[in-house]
Amino acid sequence: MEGEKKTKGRQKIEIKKIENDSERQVTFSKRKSGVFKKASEMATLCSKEVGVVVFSESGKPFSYGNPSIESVAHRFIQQQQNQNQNDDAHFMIEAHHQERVDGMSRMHNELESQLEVDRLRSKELRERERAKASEDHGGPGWWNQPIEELDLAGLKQMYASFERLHNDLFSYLSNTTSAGSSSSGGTAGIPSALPPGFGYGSNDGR
Amino acid sequence: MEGEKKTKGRQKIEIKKIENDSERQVTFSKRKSGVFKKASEMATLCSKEVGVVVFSESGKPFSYGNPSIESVAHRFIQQQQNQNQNDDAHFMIEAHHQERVDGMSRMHNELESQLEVDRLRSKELRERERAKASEDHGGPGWWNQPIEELDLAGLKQMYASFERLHNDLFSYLSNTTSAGSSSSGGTAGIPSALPPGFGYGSNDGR
DNA sequence: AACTATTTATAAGA
DNA sequence: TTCTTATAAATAGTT
Repeated sequence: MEGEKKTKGRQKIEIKKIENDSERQVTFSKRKSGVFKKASEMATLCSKEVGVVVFSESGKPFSYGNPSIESVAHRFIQQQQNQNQNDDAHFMIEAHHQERVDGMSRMHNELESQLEVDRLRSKELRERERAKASEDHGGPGWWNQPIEELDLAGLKQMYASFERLHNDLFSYLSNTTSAGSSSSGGTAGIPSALPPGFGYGSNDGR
Repeated sequence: MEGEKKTKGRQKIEIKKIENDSERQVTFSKRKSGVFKKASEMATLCSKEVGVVVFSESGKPFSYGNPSIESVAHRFIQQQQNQNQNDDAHFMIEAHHQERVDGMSRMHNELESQLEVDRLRSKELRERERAKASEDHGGPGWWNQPIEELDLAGLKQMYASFERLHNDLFSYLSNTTSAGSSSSGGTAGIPSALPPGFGYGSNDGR
């Protein structure tokens, strides 16, 4: 008879963990494809960098990335670490928190004479607080490691920060007359799980 | 008449870059939400680690992560690094077209001893190092070089500079900082116009 | 892996 | 940006 329906069709499901192993496995596979496809379409439609990573039950990573998952991941990591780009100088100072005192260097002189040190100084107060937090952290990360113990990962992180700092200082010096607007991307969402003192905004995915 | 339809409803579109700016912006926003939602559902349904990062036109990062974008990103990065630990060591050198190497600064020595530079240095690289050791000294400072051409020598110079900066600023700040104060003013900041030759997009307005 | 019946996402328009 | 609506697309349950 015509009324006979071959299947129940798509059923509404509650969004909660699927307990049945095989069923969950199937759903994971299907939806992984779906997410990757959506990400892919978005990258094409909007020409944006997009990266998706999911870990399977066994811990195997699956990823989609445009232009590549690595590029997106690294860019993101770098941005994370440079979230406080404007305060990078302080960040280095405080976070690294060395006790040595040296003489004035060329860089310093440049900063002092051209960088409106006063403004720098005022921001310092805030930075100092953040830095204090990272003292207690103790986790990995070049910002709270003695130079002697920096590993490769830390070096890379450090490089990223330096690069950013370089950019900022250079442009600042060569453009002292500007209407500061900056304020880097205040990411819509990034729960803070990184080093204390590097708080970011918080999001939820929705 | 009843036949009048209020809208055309969803129309099929070709998956290719949307040229119209505002339209692309709207689609980006809508689809970003869609992808995040899908990712979120998948994480819930399958209890997996999921991370999504997209960069907006302005370079602003948006992310969704379960349990957090950082955990997913770092886990992924770590896997990537473990996957090819050897190449990992070459990061900076490779990334910047290892042209020259030079021996200077304390940092270099530390790098050399701490980072098993020996392993990094291939025979050819070692030769160049000696051949150009002197030349590097008088060459252009790292701050004048395009990032693409920064090599280990440049990195060492850079590190030395930053270390001095670090020390100087720390010293300076130690003498001029008290405590207290706070502020919530916008990140008045260092403008980020890119310095010549430093092709590293960080700015973008918003 | 394929197949539907449905649910869900979303292009257009307001 | 948010809502509405018609339709395209994704997918739960089945084979």
